[in-house]
Amino acid sequence: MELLLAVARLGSLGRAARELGITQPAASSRVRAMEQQLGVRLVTRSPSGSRLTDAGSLVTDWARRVVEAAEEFDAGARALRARRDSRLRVAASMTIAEYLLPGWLIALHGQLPGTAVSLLAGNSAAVARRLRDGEADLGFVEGVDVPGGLDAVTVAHDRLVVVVAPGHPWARRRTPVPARELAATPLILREEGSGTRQVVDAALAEYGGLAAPLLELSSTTAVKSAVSSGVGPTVLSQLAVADELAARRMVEVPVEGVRLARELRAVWPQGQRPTGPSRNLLSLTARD
Amino acid sequence: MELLLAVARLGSLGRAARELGITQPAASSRVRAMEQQLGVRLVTRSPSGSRLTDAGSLVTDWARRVVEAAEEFDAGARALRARRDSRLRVAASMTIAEYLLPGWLIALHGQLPGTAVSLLAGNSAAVARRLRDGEADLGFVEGVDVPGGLDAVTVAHDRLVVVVAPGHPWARRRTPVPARELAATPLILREEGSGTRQVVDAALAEYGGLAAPLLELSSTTAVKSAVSSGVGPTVLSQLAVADELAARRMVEVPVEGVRLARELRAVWPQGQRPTGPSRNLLSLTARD
DNA sequence: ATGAGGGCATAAGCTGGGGTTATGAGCAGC
DNA sequence: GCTGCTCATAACCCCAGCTTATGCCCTCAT
Repeated sequence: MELLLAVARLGSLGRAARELGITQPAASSRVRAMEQQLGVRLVTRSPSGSRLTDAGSLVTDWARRVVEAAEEFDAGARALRARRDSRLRVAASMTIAEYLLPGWLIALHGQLPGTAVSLLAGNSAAVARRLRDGEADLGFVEGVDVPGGLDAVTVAHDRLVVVVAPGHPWARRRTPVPARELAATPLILREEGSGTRQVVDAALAEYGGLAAPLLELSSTTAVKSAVSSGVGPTVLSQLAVADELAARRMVEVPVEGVRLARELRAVWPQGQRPTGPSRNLLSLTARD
Repeated sequence: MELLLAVARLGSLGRAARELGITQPAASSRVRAMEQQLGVRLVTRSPSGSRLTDAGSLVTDWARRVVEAAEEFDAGARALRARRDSRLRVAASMTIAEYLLPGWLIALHGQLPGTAVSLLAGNSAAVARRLRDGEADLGFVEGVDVPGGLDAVTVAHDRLVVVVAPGHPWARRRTPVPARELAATPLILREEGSGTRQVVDAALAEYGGLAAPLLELSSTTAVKSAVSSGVGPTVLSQLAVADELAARRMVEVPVEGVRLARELRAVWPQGQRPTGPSRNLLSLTARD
């Protein structure tokens, strides 16, 4: 797939091969193999180079999504690996580590290639402790308030959104669901202790908190698939459902009378303004 | 990665191995190899099964995104391959083929496993011709009007959105950009002939149409990367920038006084209501 | 308490996918 | 017409990753 992207970008099998560190015949045979599997010509070869066919650009676009996901995986993996002797030690809470950090690491690598970054993932308290103990240089936390002893800057606003399957009655609502009704409705939820669930519960406190859950599941994935199959509504981070919303596999339900938001913040020990690589990473993220 | 997901789901290396059609030692060694590369334990083994560690679930979450992208790739690829002798022949325009169809095909496969689906991608005119010639059973087109001789149902509304890099002045605007100002601003655009560009140009016709482009590029990817690096604003399908918006790598700019929307429609020859697999696919998509 | 069964690890051996080098043919442009 | 780029084909080679076979450990039911 990377090869396909490289061919699209460079306009020649040989050049693409060189970029990937393989030889031209290897590239040629890979592309041929893929064409054979698909039964479709992907590139038009000519003595002056190769261009994608229509089918080829469609396949390449699909491939691009895979490659991008793989690059994020890789960036994250590298950071997990580089435990010791890394120049930048980052501690991050789960949502950020999962959805945002890989992208930031890729961007950072663009600015400072060769900088070893290490990642520790944990909850906000753990992140704060690491920073205070000098075990991390920069932290990222999600939540309503900043842990004590740390300076912070907001890098993003994470909205929690109420989502349902497209067939669910709420999907057709034009008027927002009142907070009271949301509080009274049994939802599909993560198990007690999940950060998202706590935020929702707190936000709905004045309406009596969350109703008894319709279903309690142990992973975000499980929640999503239950929602998709129409079991009921849930509340999830906008980051977790962006894809589903874009493709209308799920529908966002507007809610009234409650702020389901939480700040995503970069944090560091009080007074110690980030310098060096921390500063670079921060400048990639701080945007508001 | 699939193995990791299977382990997470099934709670045992052996069971996961069986699901993937490999033997238990193979699974064991794969996981071990990955752990070695990352320098982190991913699963805690016990005589009663295996569970993911914290790092393991983080890695698994990253992996899930890769696997999902790969599954969409695969679904699309299979449809390209199954040219002849397929029970359902779909013709779709590019945006739909690229972003939505793979997901639909996966869902359809869930309902009707073993149904061979073939895909022809082209512009709206080509889709219409295929349907009229009986070369396709169901079509999907994007655009403002329905090609003649076809019945249609809207399956989604594709908003075109104005996006800029987070550092761009427009990213901080609180007030919408007036249509007149948008029309007067040089944008980064695809080359003449792109569907998106035509829609924008038409929508801004009453304000004199688009200004001379700031930059003309040949692929959506190229446009996106130019925007990200702050060159200027562009207009793209919401589907193309959902990820970037969610991660705030780009920012949507509200616009006033112009409807930048187009319908995504399923179409079929007039009077011939879809039946069989077409009907299944349609019911997966028709949602408004 | 004791066997049966499921879980995982280790070891040895084989296979083929995917690479390499070497070479040739076609076309563009100085 | 030569030079330099393109891509294709052929012959060879290697090792990553599988399988089979085995053993140990723990749990649970008899």
